[in-house]
Amino acid sequence: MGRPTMEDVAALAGVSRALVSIVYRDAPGASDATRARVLAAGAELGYRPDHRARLLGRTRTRLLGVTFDVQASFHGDLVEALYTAAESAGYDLALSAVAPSRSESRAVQSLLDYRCEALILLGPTLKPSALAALAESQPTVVVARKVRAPGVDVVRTDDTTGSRLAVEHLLALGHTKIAHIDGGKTPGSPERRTGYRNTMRAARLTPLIVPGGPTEDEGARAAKTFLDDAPRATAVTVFNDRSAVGFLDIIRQSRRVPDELSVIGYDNTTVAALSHIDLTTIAQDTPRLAAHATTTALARLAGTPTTPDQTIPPTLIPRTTTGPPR
Amino acid sequence: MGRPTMEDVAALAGVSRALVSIVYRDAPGASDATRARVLAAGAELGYRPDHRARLLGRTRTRLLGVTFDVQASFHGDLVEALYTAAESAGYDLALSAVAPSRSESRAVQSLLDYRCEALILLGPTLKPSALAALAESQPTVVVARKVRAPGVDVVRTDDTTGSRLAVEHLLALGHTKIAHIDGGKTPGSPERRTGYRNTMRAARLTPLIVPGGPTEDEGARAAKTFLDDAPRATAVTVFNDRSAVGFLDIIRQSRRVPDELSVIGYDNTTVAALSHIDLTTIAQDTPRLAAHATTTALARLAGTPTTPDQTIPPTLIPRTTTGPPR
DNA sequence: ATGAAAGCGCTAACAT
DNA sequence: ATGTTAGCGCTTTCAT
Repeated sequence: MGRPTMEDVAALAGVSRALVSIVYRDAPGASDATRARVLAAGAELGYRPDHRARLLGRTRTRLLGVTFDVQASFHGDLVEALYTAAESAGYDLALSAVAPSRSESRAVQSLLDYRCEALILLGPTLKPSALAALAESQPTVVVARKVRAPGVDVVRTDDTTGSRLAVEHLLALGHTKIAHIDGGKTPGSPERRTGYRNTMRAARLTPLIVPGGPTEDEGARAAKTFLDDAPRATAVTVFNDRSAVGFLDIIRQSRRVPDELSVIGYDNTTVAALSHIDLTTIAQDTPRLAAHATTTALARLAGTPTTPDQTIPPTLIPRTTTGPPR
Repeated sequence: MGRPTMEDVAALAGVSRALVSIVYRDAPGASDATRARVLAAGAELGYRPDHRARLLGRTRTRLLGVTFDVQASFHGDLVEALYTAAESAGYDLALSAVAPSRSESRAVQSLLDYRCEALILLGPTLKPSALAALAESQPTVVVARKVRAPGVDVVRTDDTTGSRLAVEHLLALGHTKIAHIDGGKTPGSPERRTGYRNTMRAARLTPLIVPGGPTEDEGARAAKTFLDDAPRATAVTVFNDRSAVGFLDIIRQSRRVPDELSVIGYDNTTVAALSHIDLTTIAQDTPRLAAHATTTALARLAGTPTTPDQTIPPTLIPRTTTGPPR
């Protein structure tokens, strides 16, 4: 009845429970013969250690708590990468979803109840003060959002470099009239705007910034402004993929892409990869973001000093919306 | 040091641990005065019960294990709805993500290690035999996939009805020449095709099925076939939203939507709601799917008989890609 | 290398 | 209504 316990395995293998524990944690202190015998007994019974008991018995839970937005596909990528990063550090992940009907603080609270050793928050919207409060009780690392809060570490993509890569790609193709569709006051927007502007100036070209925003609608609206303000531009860098998709939808009515106009997005979302969109874009390095987040959390736990604001370079994903100017 | 335990709260409130336990589970057996005093003491210390210990102490974990695809936004909706459904039944959720680098069986295994009472698998790809094996040790309910496996309950959307709703919507608008872009051998495709065909026949109209598939590309390709095979059709029901988006991308080059052609998708994905797409579509009822999944799992736990294949009616989401024929 | 025994922080059955 | 006591299934000293 019920699942076999450590006791059952010990009995079958003819050893004490302690030994079974040693074997299953592969800790030192058991002969190879015993190890084999215990494992065989365990396998025969279909034994699997009870994770709850394991957590309770240990001083350290070796659990990393992660909150994520269940709708953001970028968070999906990060979660996947975090599993890998955590595992190689001997940690397990506790997932807690954030959704319209499930607030971030609830999600965090439930992680705390599991006694996670550290918190990794993906794109949190909590106020800096709330984040700082969390950081007082355990290491707290914020991923993909630029915030300054005492004791909180942040790991994010270097958006200034991302914009630079976009512009340099267009320069290399031979473009000189390059406009930027702005992201308004969306997080990341100032950095991306700066990267664009600096790179243009370094190339002794005149920056031209068209107001915009993060949604498809705002991209579509920006397309109309663009046609008025920068009719002679041969290329644009757009704040993000969503906006770029809206922009493309309108712009294609009067321009062939990429023959007459090159367009480059940002984020490398799923929609950018769709074959009928096939948008050149800038990708965030999720494996590195995840690895750094994990490393930072563990460093804090170990009492090692950390870099409170780490920035990871993104990469360019060339697709078919960019090409040489005609 | 460390977080306060039940012992600390008991000491501060001047009662025994058992009373504190009673109060925090709000179980009967404590006077209102005591209850208030304990709660006050707990609040002062910032006490929160240790979830691990709670799990271990209880005979029943009151934990529902959920596997989901971290990339599927539909799964995101379901997870959110499951939180709600589980909570109102006094259960908590344990989430385990499935991703390219994290197999479904791994995800399930980790859930089992937490001693979840039941498993809720979202769109699993495990073989029926594997599912049946799981169902032997605990209630196992499959959501959003039609499978037959002994002991496994499935909860899914009634796709035949979904297609019927789509066709009826078009009939109500006055269309009579309605084609269907097929989904090939994708799960759900036969049901949707049947729903279309039956509804057409019931209206004494001739069904016309154009081969297709679940991706944007296949939708785009189907658009070309459609123009050849059904040039006089005034409306189409497309297998799913992704395919519909590809279809629209091509069809708009020669037809105005909805003036010359009405298009209706299926799934109500995020992309369908995008304002520049604004696709009329069929939505799955995630709250009900979640509620039924939970209810079914709990019924199995209670030993109550269950309906092994439950089907939930979808609803029509009218947007701007459908309108009366000219 | 192996075993005995004391927790981990709760829940739950029982006694008062 | 309140307190006592024995687990839950592990981990972790500490002996042997």
